[in-house]
Formats: sequence, structure tokens, C-alpha cells
Amino acid sequence: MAEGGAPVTMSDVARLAGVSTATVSRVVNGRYGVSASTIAQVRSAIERLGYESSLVAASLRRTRTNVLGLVTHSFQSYTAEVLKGVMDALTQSGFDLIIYANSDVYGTYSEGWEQRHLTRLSGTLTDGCIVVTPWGEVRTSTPVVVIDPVRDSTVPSVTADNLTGATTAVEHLLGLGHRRIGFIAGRSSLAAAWSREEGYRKALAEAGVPVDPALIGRGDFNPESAAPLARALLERPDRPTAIFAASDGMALKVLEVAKEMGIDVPGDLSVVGFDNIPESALAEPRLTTVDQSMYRLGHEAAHMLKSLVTGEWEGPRQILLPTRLLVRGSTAPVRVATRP
Amino acid sequence: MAEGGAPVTMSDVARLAGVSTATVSRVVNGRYGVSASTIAQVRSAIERLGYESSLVAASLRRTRTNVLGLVTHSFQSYTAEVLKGVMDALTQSGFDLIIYANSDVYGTYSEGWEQRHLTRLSGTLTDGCIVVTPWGEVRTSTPVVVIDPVRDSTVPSVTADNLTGATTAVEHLLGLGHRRIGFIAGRSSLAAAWSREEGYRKALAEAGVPVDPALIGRGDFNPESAAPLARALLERPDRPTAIFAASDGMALKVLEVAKEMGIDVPGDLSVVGFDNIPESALAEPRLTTVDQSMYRLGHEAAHMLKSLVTGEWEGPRQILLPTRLLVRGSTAPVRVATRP
DNA sequence: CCGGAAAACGTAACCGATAACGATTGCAAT
DNA sequence: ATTGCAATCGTTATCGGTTACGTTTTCCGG
Repeated sequence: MAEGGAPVTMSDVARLAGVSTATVSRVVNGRYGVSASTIAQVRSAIERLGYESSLVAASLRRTRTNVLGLVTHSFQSYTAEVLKGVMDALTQSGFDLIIYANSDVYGTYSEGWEQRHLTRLSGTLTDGCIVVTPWGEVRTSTPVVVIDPVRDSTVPSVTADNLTGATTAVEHLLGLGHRRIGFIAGRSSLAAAWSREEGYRKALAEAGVPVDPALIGRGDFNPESAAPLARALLERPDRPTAIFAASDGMALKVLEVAKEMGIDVPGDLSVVGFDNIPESALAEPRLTTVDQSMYRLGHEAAHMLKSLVTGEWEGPRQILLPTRLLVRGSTAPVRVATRP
Repeated sequence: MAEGGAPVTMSDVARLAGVSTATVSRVVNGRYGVSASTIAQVRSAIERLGYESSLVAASLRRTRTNVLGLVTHSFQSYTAEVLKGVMDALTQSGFDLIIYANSDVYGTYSEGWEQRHLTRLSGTLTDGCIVVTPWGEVRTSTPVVVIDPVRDSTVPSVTADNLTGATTAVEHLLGLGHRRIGFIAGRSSLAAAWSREEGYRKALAEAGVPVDPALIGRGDFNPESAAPLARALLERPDRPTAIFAASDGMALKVLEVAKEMGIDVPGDLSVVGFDNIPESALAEPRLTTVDQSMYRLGHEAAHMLKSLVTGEWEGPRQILLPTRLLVRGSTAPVRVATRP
């Protein structure tokens, strides 16, 4: 290794090879119009100096950069899954990936982060971007695919089928005999949160169970927001026999609160989450949840963005991916009615 | 949202505000020498147009960009932990983070990836870079901190105390009465792999147990590489009663092979891993392993890089972080000797 | 009312590369 | 020996900002 001095630029190569920078550029990009001997000269100079072209300078002038961007507000465990899916979709595609994360108030949702990140990247650096779970709308001059968009968004997006997933989850609880089913909602501006609530209402409606507004708590997907809501639900005299939380993070908080309050899960309370984050399989009891494959979300989003950039996208601009109910240890048949 | 046309540039702002781009630049960067009224004009124009400065263009001319880079060859679950640590260390620090990943042969170690990624970023885009588990040496013109460097590297680095960790792991096995302890090594060019092997040898030496070369298999940290090695070890007539694998990925493979061969873990065979990846807690039986906090590795690396960039680093350039043995279900006392 | 310094602002070079265009060269056809 | 057409290569403008430097304006005290 060498903590080498100034970075070697294209003009360094040009000088050593005795040609102009234009020629070096042509060689680097394999363009037509350079003689074999000149190519050899330039290549040898590049080799000697250890030159590598600057992504920044190139992207400033070029229209296409063959780099896709991804912006996210934080790195949770599911983010890694998304990234894996994205990378697998990009393998051998010729597109590299740049992920941008800014440093103010990491982990919390500062208004407009997606827009700031996006404009930082999309000016010239990237040909298009994937935005993971934005907090608001996004506008850009290059193609964008959103994973988990906001409600009523018309931006190209990839989402899990939250409606069906939530419906199935609640049907599972109904099938176990539960009738008083609490719900902890996510931030309603997000399409995912809204659909999950719709699924909850739909399943109840189809089973002829009236929706009790008192059993619905309004969280924001942040696990911390769920604790007081769970407590409030469980302290009610007519407390629910089951709780469906709109995210695993919040569901795990429910488990925690129940344990604190001495409520046995799944004996006294059944709990269902949504997402299937890795931690949910580690919980005690293991959490019943709706699996949305983050890997697939990332994979599809990357595939779609790639095609959008090259202009060969034919399919729909809003993709819905199936979900799957994972029945684990946190749900059980309701106890024989103890009501008067 | 709006799929707006061309991105708005600084000269657009200048034109609307009736000033030169130099003045806009001064306002944007809060530099001295602009009257209050002009500042207001420019700000209003920026607001109206929704202008945001291009990271690319700025970084080309500027020396400092306040962006740090990170390069990794793939996104495993531990990568997310590292990233969390990095981001937490960067919160409110004024440094943003850019992660670069290229698309050829994702997941496999193509020679020299770290160097390619690095030069893509370090030309002008970033002030410094973190490299996660490189495959070879790295040279750059900007500061670099390596997580898990190669052997005998002099680059600033952050590493877990692999030697002590491995020693402790083997001592744990010795304490359970094991004497024939197999070892599956990692790729020896990496410092981590080498130290873990040293720890193995050291613990045996201190216990007066001779090292049997036949009990050492040479893997490369890739889980797949461990399967045939484990099989070979376990098919021996004098097979080991315990196996220490240099990584959890490989240790999990050992569990798999043992199950295939009908060998009971931990009854007939004890297994210890290294890393404490999330999956190891999910295995059946749960894997005893040495925890190296990926979060802390990332956190320390980011902290160090930040200080190196600002030139205020005082501490050592090679940091060693403590490890912790997690005793779980895959280890048990050795069965009474069945030897003749 | 004037001189002069400081404040405010514009001009132009520049960062490292690419693209459009023009200039030069070589070789075959006329 | 000219002409014509490619192939080859250099020159220059440009991308979107930043910055050194020069010019103009403002605002004092004398």
C-alpha cells in the first residue's frame, strides 16, 4: 500500500503517453478511432501510473453514468435484506450502486430527507434512484422507484401486498376465536400503513365483527411509539384478547409490555406483527407475523429502475408483491370466554 | 411530486436573483461578503426554484466535501451492523456517508475490488474511506480506515481482538474436557484469520495439548468452503470431539454436516464459531460463539476516520476491540472417553 | 467635498473528465 | 500528381460549481 501523494489524473496519463486527454478518454472508454499502437501506449501509461478514472468528473460531463443510487434514512436489519436484493439484481448488469445517507439526526425522520439525498445524487452522479420508505413525495429529474411509497403516490413503486397480508393476519386471529382484536397502526401517511389498517377493517367486516375505535392505537412504525399504546390497550377493563401490530418492531414492543404487565403470551394474549424482521424469530415467544420479502422488494425495485433508465420498461409502474403469514408461537386459540 | 424537467442549477438561481453564480455560491456556503438584502434575494430565488447544490460539481473543485465513503464487497447481515455503528458515529458530525458497491460478480471476492471502489470514490467525492474486510492492500490519496485488514498491514485499522477471542473459545472447550479439538481456518491472508488460528494454537499449547495438523482444515471464511472440511474431519476414525470454526458461517455449515451424518451436537460433538452473526442464535442447537461487536467496529472506524480527516487524531492507528464468549447450546462436556 | 479603505459583487480560471468539431494524415482512386 | 474519404488525433467548449482576483460601490473621517 502507499499513502500516495496527489491522485493521478487523466492529463498525467496523457503527458506520459504523449497524447491528448481526449485520446486517453477514448482509450479508457473503448471508443472507436484510436490506433492499436496508441492504445498500447496509453494502456501502458495507465498501468505505470495506476490511473483510474474519476467517477465524479466523468459524471459531470456525461449524461449516462451507469450508476444507480439508493437513499434510505437508516440502516435497520431489513435494510440489509433490501440491499442484498438490489445487488443481486444488479450483478453483471453494468450498473454500480451508490448509497447515500446523511448524518443529521440519524434514525429519526427529519422532514424532507429523501428529497435532499435525492438531489444530492441525481443531479449528475446517478442515472436513477431507489428510495426506501420515504416520508413524503419526491421529485427528481431522473427515474425513481420507491419501496413503500406514500399514499396515493403515482411514482413508480414496489410494495408488498399489505392489504391481503393484513387481512390474512386478522383472519388467522379470528380463526383462533378472537373477537376483541386490538390494532396498532403505523404512520397513516404511508401507503403501507393505510393498507394494513384497511386489511384489519376488512377482515373484521367480513367476519361480521364490528370495529371498536377504542381498540385502535395510532403509532408511527417507530417501536417506541407502540409502548404507551399497548399499555393503554392492555389496561382497559375489556382488554383485547389479541393485538395486531402494523410492524414487527411495534409488535415486539407489545410483547415487552405484556411481559412487564404479567400478561402471558400467547395464553392471555395473542400478538401478530408484520414484516418478518430477523429479530421476530428470536423473540420469546417467537412472533407470528406476516412476511414481506425485503429481498424481493429490493430485487424488483432494482430490476424496474434498471429498465426505466434504459427506457425498456414495459410492465406496470406500481408493483405489488405477495405476502405470507408465518404462524409461530405468539398466537393461540382464545381462552374460553371469561365474560359475565 | 413532479417528474420535473431539467435539474435546476446555480445559474438558474443567479439569473432569477439577478446576481452572478459566484454570489449564489457565497450565499449557499454562508461565506462573508454579501449584503443582507442580496442574501434575501438569493434565498428567495433558491426557495422558488427548489434549488439544491450538486454534490458532484462542488466536490470537483473543492478540496473538502464533508462526505466519507465506505466500500464493501457485499451486504451480509453483519454489514448492516457495521453501517449502524458508522451512522451513529457520524450523526450530527457534519459528515455524510456514501457507500459504493459495484455490480460485477457480487458476493464473490473478485480480485482488487476494494481498490476499484476506492478510487471511484476517493478522487474527489469523499474526504476519506472505510474499507470493510478487504482482500488485499489498498492505496489511496485520502485517509483510509480498514475494518479487518490483511496481515501485517500498516494502514489505520479497527479489528476485534481475534487472538484473545479465539484463545478463550478453545479454553472453553478444553474446560469442558475436550482434547481432540478440530479447527477450520479462514483465509490466511486476512489478519483476522491468522490471529484466530494463533489463538487456537496458543490455547492448546498452554494446556499442554499437542497440535495435530490433521485436525486443521483450511477454509476461506466462505461457508461453502467449510462443508467438505467438516466432512473430512468427522469421517476420521479418530474424529475430534469438538470443532472450532473461524467464522459463524463456517460453524453453521459444520452443524449442518453433523446433522447429515447423524452426529449429535452437542452430545457427540461440540461446535464453537466466531463473529456472532444473527443467524447463529437461530441455529438448532443455538451456536456457542465469540461475539465481536460489528456495531462497535463500525463506530470506532468512523470515529477514527473522522478525526484522521480533520487531522486531529491522536490515538494509535491500529485499534483492537475486545471480544466476548457467548456460551449457548452447541457445546457440552465431552462424553466419557470411548477410546480403547 | 474628497480620498481611501473596506465591503460587495462580477469575471474568469479552474477542478477532471467528455463531446463536438476541426485538423491532419495515409492510402486508394482518378 | 491530385483528389477524396476514412481513420486518427488534437483543440476547445462544457458540465455545475468554487475561488482568486479585479472592479465597483459604500461609507467613513478629515
